[in-house]
This record gives sequence, C-alpha cells and structure tokens, in this order.
Amino acid sequence: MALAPREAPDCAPLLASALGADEAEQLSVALKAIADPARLRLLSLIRAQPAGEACVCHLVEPLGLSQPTVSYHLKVLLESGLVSRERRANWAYYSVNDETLARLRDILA
Amino acid sequence: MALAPREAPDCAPLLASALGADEAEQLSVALKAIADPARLRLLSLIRAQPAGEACVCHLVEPLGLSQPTVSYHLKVLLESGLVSRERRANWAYYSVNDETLARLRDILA
DNA sequence: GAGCTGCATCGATCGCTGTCGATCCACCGG
DNA sequence: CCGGTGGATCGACAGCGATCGATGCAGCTC
Repeated sequence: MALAPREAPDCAPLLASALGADEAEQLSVALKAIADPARLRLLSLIRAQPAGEACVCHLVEPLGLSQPTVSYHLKVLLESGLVSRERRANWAYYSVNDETLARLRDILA
Repeated sequence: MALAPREAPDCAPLLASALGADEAEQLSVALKAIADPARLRLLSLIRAQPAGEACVCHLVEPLGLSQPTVSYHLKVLLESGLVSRERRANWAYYSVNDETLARLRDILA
C-alpha cells in the first residue's frame, strides 16, 4: 500500500531504467495519495501547526469540507504512510511523516 | 505559484502559511499527470531509449495498451509539459522534459 | 492519383473517487 | 449511568478518467 519495500535499494532513480507494470502500479498508488488538492492542503495545514500536529476539528473549517470528507482524506494519507495518527482522549492527532514524503521526492529524481 | 500570501483565517491564526485552495489545485494537476501507472511507464520507456526519444509505434506493444490509449496518455504528458513532441515524416517522436520533472520533485521538499 | 501507414480524435462505456448526510462508536464529564 | 462530543464508517450519488473500436487525417511510396 505504501511505498514499495524494495530490498537492495539503490540510489539510482527508478525512471532511469524500464519500469515494470507492477512497480508502476505501486508507485502510482503513492503518488495518487498526494495528487489531490484536499490532501495537499491537509499536509500543509498539519505541518503549519506549531506542534506539527493537528486534530480533525482544527482541519475541517479551514478546508471548507465536511467532517466525513476530511476523515476520508486523512485515512488515505494514513494508509499511504504520509501521516501518522495518535489518539489522545477524545481527539485524534495527525502529524506529517516527512520520511515518506522525502522518499516520494527521491523517486522522481 | 511559489508562496501564497493567504489572509489569516479568523478561527486559527496559526495556519497563515498554509496552502491556498487554488494553489493546491494547480499543484494537484501536475501531480495527477504522473500519478498513473501507464504514464509512469511511458516516461520510463521513452527515457530508456538510446536516443532519449521514441515514437508511438515503439511504445504501444511494451505497454500492452491500445494505440488510442497510448496517444491519450501522451497527450496528458504533453499538456503538463512532462514530454515534448517532434514530428518527423510520418512519425511523432516524444522525449522526456527533465526540467518539468525536476520542478515537480522540488515541490515536494 | 491510389493506397498504405502512423498517429490523433471521437463516441461510448465502465469503474473509481470525492463528496455529503446520517449513523454509529468510544470516551469523557456530570 | 447518561447525555455530550470528537471522530470514523456507511450508503448513495455525481463526476471524472482510463479504456477501446471506429473513424479521420496527414504524409509517404509507388
């Protein structure tokens, strides 16, 4: 679901060699996760918080989307490893996973 | 389209540096162009050619898709600036635009 | 010109995705 | 317990996007 756990990971860019159908499929899953305006704004909003984290109630209004829709997008980001969730009391705090974001960026090199 | 001077929301002044809606929209358009397995493989195939370019007839069979579908994906890549097209005789030669790819990568930083 | 070839476009279909209201669940404070 | 709140899930719906066969179109070859 997340990025391909390729063993023997070389620093050579993937696009330099011929891409297999299954590899391209996995790559596209990760890229589709951020290729959405709502999710891009979510990542930006969460990272703009002073503590680097935000609960859903802080994200609904700035995005201008309903709470179920925001939860849906956060679920997509969570399953692709782009954010992490930590439950505290009644709230769910989301934070950006910079490591996954960096891996996505390196793939395009 | 680099930094958006977004007016501060009334509810949460902490999100002043967040991504604007229109800005996120433009970003997602570029990202959606590569967030597709067929187009990722197209970029990989074209760049794997010794001359760095390929005509459509060389791409249809390796991709396993119909010729109209390949033309459709090439059009998407062309309109997003990821590839360039050069017509020679009966053929259309496509080459990868590395500049655009690098810009996309930098955006994720 | 006639015919062929490579590529783009058209029209239609079909599955996926984003969105919402309604609902459900977990937890907390009285 | 009991009502309230934050958040996830469900069911439904609209719109888009990928795909194909058929067709159109330009340019080459004879």
